[in-house]
Amino acid sequence: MLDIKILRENPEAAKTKWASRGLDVDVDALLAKDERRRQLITELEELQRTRNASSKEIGMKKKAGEDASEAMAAVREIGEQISAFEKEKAQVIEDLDAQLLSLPNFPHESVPVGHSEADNPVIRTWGSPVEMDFEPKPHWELAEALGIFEFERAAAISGAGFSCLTGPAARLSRGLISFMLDLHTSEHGYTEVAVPLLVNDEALTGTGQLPKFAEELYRIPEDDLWLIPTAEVPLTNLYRDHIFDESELPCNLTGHTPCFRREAGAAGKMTRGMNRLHQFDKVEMVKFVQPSESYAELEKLTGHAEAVLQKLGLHYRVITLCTGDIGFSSAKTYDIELWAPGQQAWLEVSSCSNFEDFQARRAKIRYRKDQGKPEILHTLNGSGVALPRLLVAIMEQGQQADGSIVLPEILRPYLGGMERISAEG
RNA sequence: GGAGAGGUGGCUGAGUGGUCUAAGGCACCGGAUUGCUAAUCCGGCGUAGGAUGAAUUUUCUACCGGGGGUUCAAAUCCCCCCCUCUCCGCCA
Repeated sequence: MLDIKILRENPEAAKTKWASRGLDVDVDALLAKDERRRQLITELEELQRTRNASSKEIGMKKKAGEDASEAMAAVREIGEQISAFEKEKAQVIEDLDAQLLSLPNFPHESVPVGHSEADNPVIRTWGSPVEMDFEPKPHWELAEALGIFEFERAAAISGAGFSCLTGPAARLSRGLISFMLDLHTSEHGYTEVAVPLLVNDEALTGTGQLPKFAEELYRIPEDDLWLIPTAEVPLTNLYRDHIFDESELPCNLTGHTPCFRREAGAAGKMTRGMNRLHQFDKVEMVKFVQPSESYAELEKLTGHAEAVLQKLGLHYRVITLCTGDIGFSSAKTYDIELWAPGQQAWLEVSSCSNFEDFQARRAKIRYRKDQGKPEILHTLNGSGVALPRLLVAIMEQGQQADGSIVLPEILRPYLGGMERISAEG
């Protein structure tokens, strides 16, 4: 949510920033509504002040045994006016909030202007494609030959878009989760947290998934709960309504959860294999930081996600999302993409974003400097990283001519010494 | 799921319709004092919003788990919901 004061001070700048995201916002209508809101507050408070004073007088008169029926009638009338004003005020605030909650964040000035993902610049590439003297296969062909995926069985119990890993693939997935969490906690300064997977409306509103993206979420109507689409939601909302002391920042959290996404708008993009699933595992990193530090922290956060891939020896690249492609809540986002040689495609495995105060204002996450007033802080998060596509890249980049897969050396302690996945077992 | 108890400021805790303008204590901040590592005294000390202003100004309003209601007036009375604790039931 944007601060209405910013709109008030510089409506033209706001229009320009939203326009860079391809959005035409009627800022003047918002400001008119805000003007009405403040007018109502002023009038309402004046009435309340009068009522408070009169009621106090009635109390004193009654105590003194005097007749107060005239004053009581007068105050009753004020009370009716107050009710009317309160009704209108509630309506205006509801309208205004609904509109403000549906408006995306402003892109940071360093974000390149563009219309679509085609305009996202690559800012660096790490490693190089593995030399192969054979035609690399996509992971689903490798998996079939190795007998380590059971997609048909997953479909039978849950439908399309669900995966089932068996034997070495399941072990590899579990080992990767442990490896990533260990790396973030022991070398990058994060605290591991195990969080709920079902959350309420308020949590999803805080991080920006609601009210706009309800159709992307799985919902449990009986209990008014939703399955989380990412650990960002519970991790960030852990500190909803919290005021940090300056000395507690930056606060870095990491956690592994399954993520549940309906992928409602992506029907045509449901490709084979594990590129896109309704349920997948992910290790997430979340940061609460002072506003002055948030862009430096974004670079660190991105580095922490990259460290995972570097230690695994995987070829990847980092791109900056342009103004037309950046997410709703984000002010700046780097995507990290792994090379999948069997598909000749780059697969997004991490999205690292600085939300500035957008989420923190919604979720009322603040910090206190010295003895001063609480101020809204900045939140960031990034995948560190998503499991299925990581698995895909390990398989496709590690594949051998005989169809076996050589696993990254650093994972071996997590895999009971397993060095490769082969048909012989 | 059933029965009972409870939810008040950073913490503790009083308050059962009208100076509640939420007591007291702890913690914290500022000052004073005593030379002894701490005590004493004085003052300050919540959040959000509106108006005002040169201002770290002045002032008003709201907030006692959340939402509704009764009343001239609600922390206080009534209704619904949420959460915590104890016991019972069920259960990995």
